[in-house]
Amino acid sequence: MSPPPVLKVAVNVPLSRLFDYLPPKGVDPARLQAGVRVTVPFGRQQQSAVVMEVADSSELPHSKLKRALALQDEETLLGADDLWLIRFTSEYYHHPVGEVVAAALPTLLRQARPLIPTTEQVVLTPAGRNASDAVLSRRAPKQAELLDALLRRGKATVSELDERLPQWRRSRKALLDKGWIQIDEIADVPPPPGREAAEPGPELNREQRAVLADMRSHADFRVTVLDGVTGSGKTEVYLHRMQDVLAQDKQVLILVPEIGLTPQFVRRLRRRLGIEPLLLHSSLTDNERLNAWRMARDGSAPLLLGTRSAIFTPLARPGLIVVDEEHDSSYKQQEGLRYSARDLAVARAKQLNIPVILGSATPSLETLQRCRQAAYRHQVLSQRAGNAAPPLLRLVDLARYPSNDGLSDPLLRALDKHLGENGQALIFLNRRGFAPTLICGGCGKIAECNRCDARMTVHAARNALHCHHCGARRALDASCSDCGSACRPLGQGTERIEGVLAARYGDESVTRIDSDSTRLKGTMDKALARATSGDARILVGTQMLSKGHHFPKLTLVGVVNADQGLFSTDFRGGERLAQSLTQVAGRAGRERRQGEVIIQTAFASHPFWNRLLSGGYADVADYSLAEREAAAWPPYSRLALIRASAMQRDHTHEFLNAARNKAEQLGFDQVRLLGPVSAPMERRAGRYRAQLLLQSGSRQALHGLLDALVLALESSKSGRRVRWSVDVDPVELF
DNA sequence: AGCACGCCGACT
DNA sequence: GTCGGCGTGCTC
Repeated sequence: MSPPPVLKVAVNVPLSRLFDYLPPKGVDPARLQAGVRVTVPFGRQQQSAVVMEVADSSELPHSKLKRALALQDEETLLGADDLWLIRFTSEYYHHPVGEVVAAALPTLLRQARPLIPTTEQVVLTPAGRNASDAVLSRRAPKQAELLDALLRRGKATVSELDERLPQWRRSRKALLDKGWIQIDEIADVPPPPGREAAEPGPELNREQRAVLADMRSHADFRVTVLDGVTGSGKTEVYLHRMQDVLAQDKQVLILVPEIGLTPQFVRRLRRRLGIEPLLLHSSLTDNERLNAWRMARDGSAPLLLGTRSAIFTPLARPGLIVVDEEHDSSYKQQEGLRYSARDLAVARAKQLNIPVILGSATPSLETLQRCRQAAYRHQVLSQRAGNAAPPLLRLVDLARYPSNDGLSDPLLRALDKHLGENGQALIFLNRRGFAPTLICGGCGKIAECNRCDARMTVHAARNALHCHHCGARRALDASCSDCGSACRPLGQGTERIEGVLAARYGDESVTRIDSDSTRLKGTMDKALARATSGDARILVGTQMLSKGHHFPKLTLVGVVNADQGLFSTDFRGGERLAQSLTQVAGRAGRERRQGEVIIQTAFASHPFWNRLLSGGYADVADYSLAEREAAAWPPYSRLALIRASAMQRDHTHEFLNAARNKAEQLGFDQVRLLGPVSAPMERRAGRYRAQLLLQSGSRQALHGLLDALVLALESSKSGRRVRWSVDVDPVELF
């Protein structure tokens, strides 16, 4: 007899290795496959775990192996390609495989629940059907009511009853005891999305047709970068490509930065493809999420639209992956498993041998560099639909035109003009709140957060100070706690700008859209409706406004202060600033009228402006790439960051120094070690933060070092006192 | 992570 | 006396 197989299992613990188990008792070995879930004894507890591999033998002595307790699934939850993606993610990001599995599964599947959600159904028995409710109606009217409710269809689910007869549970036991009803477990599964007639779209222009033809010529893996200015019709090209793939009965997975911001896109997909896109995002309920995941996995949903985490969704018949706004930083998860959904999309498409489209008006430098290396196919869409003219960009030098309450005369004059001509304006400012600083008029003391190395932001409507880094709040004090003089807000936030504009143009004209003003459910939709219809003549908002929306009447964009990004310590500062300005500028003038963009800056002679104004994003990107190459920053080198935080400052440095020593011992001389250094904002939410940067021209060397280093750190003593994590390809350097 | 074990300080 | 603080070890 052959020895029993060994199950190599991923458990949801922060340990990078797999654990070996013997098969559960009495289970047919044919049912033991990679991708099923098992319940295993783990330490003193029980855990639900996923079988990653079924092996002939273990490296551990047989006596050390425990037996799995139960097999949870009849069929594999995760196929070979899904397991490949999990393994790849775990290895590339040096993150415990069990935690990657957890990220890839919906909560309910993580909790050992069945793949098909069930609900209870109350069914009338033959005895119940014949029961005379004349007797009941006098003695037990509530029971009679329930019987009546059931009589029509003979059955009802608990949620239906909850809705119709909220008190029905009180009569449940009595009727069960009489044998008049019974309770069945039934599958609780919504119908898969149906198909309806698709509406035709506008005719493609020559440029779009050429790009589409090129994509169609290549059905296998290829990365196409759709680099097109706002309004150039990128989406139309996606839609045609999606139609092709759907017509071949394959599935399309679309990733977007934030789903809340894309109702227009969802409607367009539905209309143009004739299929309801299945949404995958964080605000679904557990059951909704499980159902969406299941329908993707079994192929009953052809069209999936999701945020970052949707990249892990299994697909029965994958045909195409689209990453919209690929430059957007929300594709990078910023805690825990710090993966980039865009990069994983490319890896997954390669593994599946299907095409992937990366779309953006402002592609990331990483992506542009891959185009230069001819690893990605670069397709530029340069014409705006209907030959609309690109917006006119203009700088206002704040050294020449001082601003009053944040708005310079030239910007105010432009506002007067555009509003006078019945246009709509967007005032963009990446700062929530009333003012970023509260300063004492006497001694100059600035209100700071107690738990962070940061200033508190003034929120006038709440008469409070907020810390935007840890969420701390306290009452706004009118006078200084040190000297008793009056305090005053310094600088501008969206709330203050809104007030200034309302005073000048009337309350009715101004609508603010930022995460404060749209916190309540439904307020965002309302504000967007006012913005889209043009009822809101002036929009004031943050980054939130620059993503994905189309405001047909918008003719003027004013950027209140663009200077924060100009002298950023982060090497990505310039790229980010150019992206966010180009994106917000793209909102202006998409129909017949030419848009105007006014950017206020105190550093008008900074060379960045000349590049952006004369050459646009492409020129800034070229220049930035040359800079990166000279400095050997990404994409011309690879980075990884070891971050640590602790309640005591010394602990982080001790840990990172130990990590550095260990790394030096390992002797990878192609990897540079920088630090440890304290994070730019060292204290945040009461914790001290520091980091060690690893840089290398060689991916192999960097990953070789990380493999060994992470293994050593997992069992190091100093690692117990700190929270630490590895960030491969970090986008935020602090 | 989550749990147990073990060794020292301030309490009913 | 013992309750509980967290340092350490371990999970197939």
